[in-house]
Amino acid sequence: MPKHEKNAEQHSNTGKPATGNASDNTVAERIRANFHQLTRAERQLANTMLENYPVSGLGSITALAETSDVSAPTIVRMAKKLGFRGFPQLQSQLRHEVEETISNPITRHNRWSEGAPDAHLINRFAEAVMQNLRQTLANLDPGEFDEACAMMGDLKHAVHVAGGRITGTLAEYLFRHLQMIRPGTTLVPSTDSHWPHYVLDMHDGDTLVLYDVRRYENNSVKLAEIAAERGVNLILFTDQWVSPAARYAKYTFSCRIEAPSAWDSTAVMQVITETMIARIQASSWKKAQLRTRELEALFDRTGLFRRFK
Amino acid sequence: MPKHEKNAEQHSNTGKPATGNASDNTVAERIRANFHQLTRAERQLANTMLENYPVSGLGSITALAETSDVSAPTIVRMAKKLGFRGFPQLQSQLRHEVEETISNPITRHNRWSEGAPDAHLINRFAEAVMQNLRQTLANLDPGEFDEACAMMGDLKHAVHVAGGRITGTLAEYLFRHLQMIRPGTTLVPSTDSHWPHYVLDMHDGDTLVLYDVRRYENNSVKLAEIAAERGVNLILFTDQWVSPAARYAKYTFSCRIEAPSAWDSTAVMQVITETMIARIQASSWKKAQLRTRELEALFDRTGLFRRFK
DNA sequence: TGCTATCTGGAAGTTATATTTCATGTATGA
DNA sequence: TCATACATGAAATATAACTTCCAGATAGCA
Repeated sequence: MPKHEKNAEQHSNTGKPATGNASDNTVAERIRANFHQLTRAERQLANTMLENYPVSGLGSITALAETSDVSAPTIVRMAKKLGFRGFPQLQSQLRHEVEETISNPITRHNRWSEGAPDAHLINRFAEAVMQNLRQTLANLDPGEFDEACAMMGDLKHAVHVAGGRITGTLAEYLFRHLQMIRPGTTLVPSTDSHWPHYVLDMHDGDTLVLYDVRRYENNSVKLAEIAAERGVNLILFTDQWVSPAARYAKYTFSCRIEAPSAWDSTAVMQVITETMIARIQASSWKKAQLRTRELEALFDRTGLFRRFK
Repeated sequence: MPKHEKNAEQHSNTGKPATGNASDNTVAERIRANFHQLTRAERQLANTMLENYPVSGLGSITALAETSDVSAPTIVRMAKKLGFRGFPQLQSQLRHEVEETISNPITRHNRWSEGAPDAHLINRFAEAVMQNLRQTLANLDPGEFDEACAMMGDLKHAVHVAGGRITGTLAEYLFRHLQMIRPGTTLVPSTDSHWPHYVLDMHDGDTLVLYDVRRYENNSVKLAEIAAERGVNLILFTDQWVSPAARYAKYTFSCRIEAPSAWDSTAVMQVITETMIARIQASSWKKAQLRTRELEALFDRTGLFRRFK
């Protein structure tokens, strides 16, 4: 959370902070409103600041003095005339404006569920998840994403999927979908101690997709290490603090998992996983489609599903 | 670009900036590119900087140190790792970026993943999930939500969790958490044909949480029907087209699942599930905490986890 | 378990920034 | 022309920023 800097509100003792220049006005507005009361050097400064607004004011007072060809004291005086306590406070206002201008629309407040107050857990949780998603994607390298997808879609090598105690369900989620898209997919069980047996079937060039979030599990890190030794390419899904398994990973995707809860939220991890599934399916379309058809035929014959409507 | 020599990672604090001539890269890009080589405190700092980028980096090094909860020296060290001469130079780069961004309206366009074009699947998928979440929450009755949570948290009755072929992983996700919060929780397996056996242990007043999305599974609907006959209260998670099992449900939560994919996205369903977990945990705090403690003690004794950090 | 290499923040040291002071400069009107 | 009032920047000062150094903490390893 960005610390909230106090708005420049105080009566400067220069006597006359111009009329009604409310403290929440932008610097530019304040300059324009008070322009006629500025002196020659101050106007020169004002013009420079407005010319390359607001960046010119974000540097040091010295730098601004040089570019606008006035002295530093002039800058301080003008800042005070505009109602700020000093130059740093003016700068802080400028930064605030930059934030307003650039800030991602997703960070803006949203009321998700109309029926519930903002403070209701539903809305707070949704807010957190969206924040997580935004931050995760801001960190994600699309190139690595594409490459990892290609690796998972490569039919020449097997894909192994593994997770931990909680993330095991995510691993299974990926596995179930991959299984529908391509052959040569295995799920390494997380709950029992048989996983070393699965390592026997991991070969040079294979891919291991591993999910590991805090508290990072010893099993998972070991698995990553052993797999790496066997020449297996590791794709790691972890949290923002990054599992130690990352040192063995070819691609690491760190997802935000914080939520207003005693437990972490792996929702974002699931979104990324789903996106990958979509990508892999799309790029291996023909083969995948055939496989899906076959699969559905099998389902129909086993009577596992009944079609409704 | 991917790091290929991850296995050879070590003594990273050689003075050399990791990437060759990074001088024209944005700070965010440099952070992302070097993230793997950053230490714990540096990653914490990096996360803060990306969180409110670029404004958080425009203030003083002291302010940044405070908001990111690391020391000023750490900031200097990271700046150097990223290839800058010091913090002021990094800042100057940030200001330059602000100038570029603000003066060039095209870059102001809202993007999720900066590096990827809007049309990239990552961004389209994220957009869809957000849309799904919005619509789902707009239709969700907070009252029903609260009541359903209360039912799941009621220790006087057992809770059974079941899902289908794909949603089975979600069911397991809920189950694993519930299990940590309260006793009397069972997972009805979806993959085999033993589920009728589990019905034997469902009693009047119990709760059944069922996940069922299209194509609605025969098994699931049958399970709902039989459970209802035995006086079990059904909480149903389904999609916007609503599973036929809804006719037996006390509470139905329909979640949007559409995505730019050949497969559906159950991400929103997971978010709702996680929110419920948070709610239940919070309202049965004392007992849950005790249980969690006990559980962790057990984990420690089995040596399943090693603590990192 | 202890050993080693690395990480980290406190505190001192160094440099830059922001502000105040004050002498000089400039405009205006008598 | 002078007197006055304000404007301005050089220099001094105060303040804060930035960097370096170092000892304790920590993680990984044998």
